[in-house]
Amino acid sequence: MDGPAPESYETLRRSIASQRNDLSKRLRLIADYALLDPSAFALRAVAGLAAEIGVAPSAIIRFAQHFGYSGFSEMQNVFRQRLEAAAPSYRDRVHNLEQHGGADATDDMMRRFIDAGIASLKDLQLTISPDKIDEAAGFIADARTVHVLAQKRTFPAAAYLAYNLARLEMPAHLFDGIGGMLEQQSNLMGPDDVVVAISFLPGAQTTADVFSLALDKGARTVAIVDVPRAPYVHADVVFEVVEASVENFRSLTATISLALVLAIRAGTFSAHKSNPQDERQ
Amino acid sequence: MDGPAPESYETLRRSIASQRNDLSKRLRLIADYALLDPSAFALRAVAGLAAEIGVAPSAIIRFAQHFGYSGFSEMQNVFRQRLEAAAPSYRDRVHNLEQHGGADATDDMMRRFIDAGIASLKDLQLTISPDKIDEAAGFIADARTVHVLAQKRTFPAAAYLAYNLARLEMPAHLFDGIGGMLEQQSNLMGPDDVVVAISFLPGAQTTADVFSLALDKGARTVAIVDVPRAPYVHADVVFEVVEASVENFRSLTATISLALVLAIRAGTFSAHKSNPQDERQ
DNA sequence: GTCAATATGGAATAAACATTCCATTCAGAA
DNA sequence: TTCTGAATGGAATGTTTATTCCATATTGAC
Repeated sequence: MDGPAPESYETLRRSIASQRNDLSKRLRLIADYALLDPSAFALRAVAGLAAEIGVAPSAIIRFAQHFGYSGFSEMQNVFRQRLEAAAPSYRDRVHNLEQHGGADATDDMMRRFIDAGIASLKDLQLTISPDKIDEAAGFIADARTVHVLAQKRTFPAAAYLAYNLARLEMPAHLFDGIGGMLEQQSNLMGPDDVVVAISFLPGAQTTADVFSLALDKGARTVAIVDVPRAPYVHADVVFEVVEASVENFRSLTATISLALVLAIRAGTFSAHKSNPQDERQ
Repeated sequence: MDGPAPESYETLRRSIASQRNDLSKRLRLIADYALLDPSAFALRAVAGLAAEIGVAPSAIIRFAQHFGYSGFSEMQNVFRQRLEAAAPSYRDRVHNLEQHGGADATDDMMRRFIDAGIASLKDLQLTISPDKIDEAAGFIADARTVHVLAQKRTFPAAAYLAYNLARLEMPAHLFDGIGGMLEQQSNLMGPDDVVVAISFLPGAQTTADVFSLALDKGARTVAIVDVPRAPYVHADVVFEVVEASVENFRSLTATISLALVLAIRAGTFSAHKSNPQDERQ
């Protein structure tokens, strides 16, 4: 029973289920197993599956061909789709935006950047845990001073965080390193302070140096990174943010939004602290 | 740096993250990709991964061996574990997300900011005309110097624009007004320059003052505002951007995205100008 | 029970793939 | 600069894995 081979997992699954009763004995064994444990079909090899199910390897190829595929490998790709969907891969979520890179009309580019920004925001919602935000916001609310630390492409996000903290009357200090004052500025950090660092690859060395210093001095530390790496992995709270990129320009929307939420949550906690009779609403 | 090879995905990930900085150049490329897109490591073959990352196939084997595995295949099994673990719960996870919407305060707030950001981006796409972007980008590409001007809440967007212009090798100058140097900085503006101002209500007076000066000096002017008003309405190009706000905190996502598109378009025009025989690809 | 059509297992083959090895390049020390 | 050891790319090799093919077994019709 041929016809075009199903291209999506759901279609394939329906097809297997509906034909099951018409299959030969061996093929039916295989069908049942495919419905029962699709992950095995996605990840294991023909020989292994055959042994598990108790059929000959060739039976598995016949099974795939029965549903219109050229062989097992082709069918396996459909099973793998399902796994990729379950653990969404960066390539799927974000990289695709870079695919048709040739078009360079302005409106097309704008559309792609906007899509990239939206993808980043949605990903932020899926991957960032509110508990972590609360933890970091708690540190910030209790801090004597909040030092915000970033260079180059992430600097705008740091400026935004510092601005909003200041607006909420929290003692924020933006490390700008202007005039080679970085070392003096570093000396301001103490154990009652919180240091928030934002660093995306390829990170600036000075950001890493100052952050390491903060760790040594026993300050509370919060890191926002794209890829976890030393010294940021040693922070008290580490946020991993995936920003979509188009033609090697990375968006900042997710990072900016995270900074804003952090500031506001910290502001809330801080207000509760100074007015203890306030209740959460 | 050997030792026993990690047997769980989480252990492996931590191990890669912490050793990342000590790896050689190629191995570090691979490490970043593994952290960014673990699904690819679970499903793809050595040759395909190598091509994607831009390294030799043997480098991937070396990467696996560096972390204590006998070869790539053994490491790949660890990445596959993660997919198997993620697959069954996928349906539940999506369901849960849709179910208890207003779970706790932080979660709810994050959702609202993300929705606000997405709304701003969609609005940007609807309201900003590509022709205006091209016009502004043309000015920027032709300028001797680009002065970027903003204060307070819009300053991060200005920093972002200046950073990206500089990255594209365009002469960008960020007005920071540090040390009361604003007046001296203002004198840098001339008729061959472009001034880009970003101002949202309630605008800073200094931004308006410097912008007026730019108009007087005959510089090309570009304004990004939320509400059109003097002196910005007299700019050569005026963009009106609507940022959604939540509880009086305005998002910056649309402005940031607009800044990025402006920079890249200007970069494109500038590149075409300096290499006239270049064709668009 | 015999025959024909179909299903099946397993060996043989082909393809894809991982791994090793070595010549060359690169980066750092003297 | 020259030297030395590490890093790298790419071709050669070996292994795993998919697929084909055919001899044999099974099923169902008569």
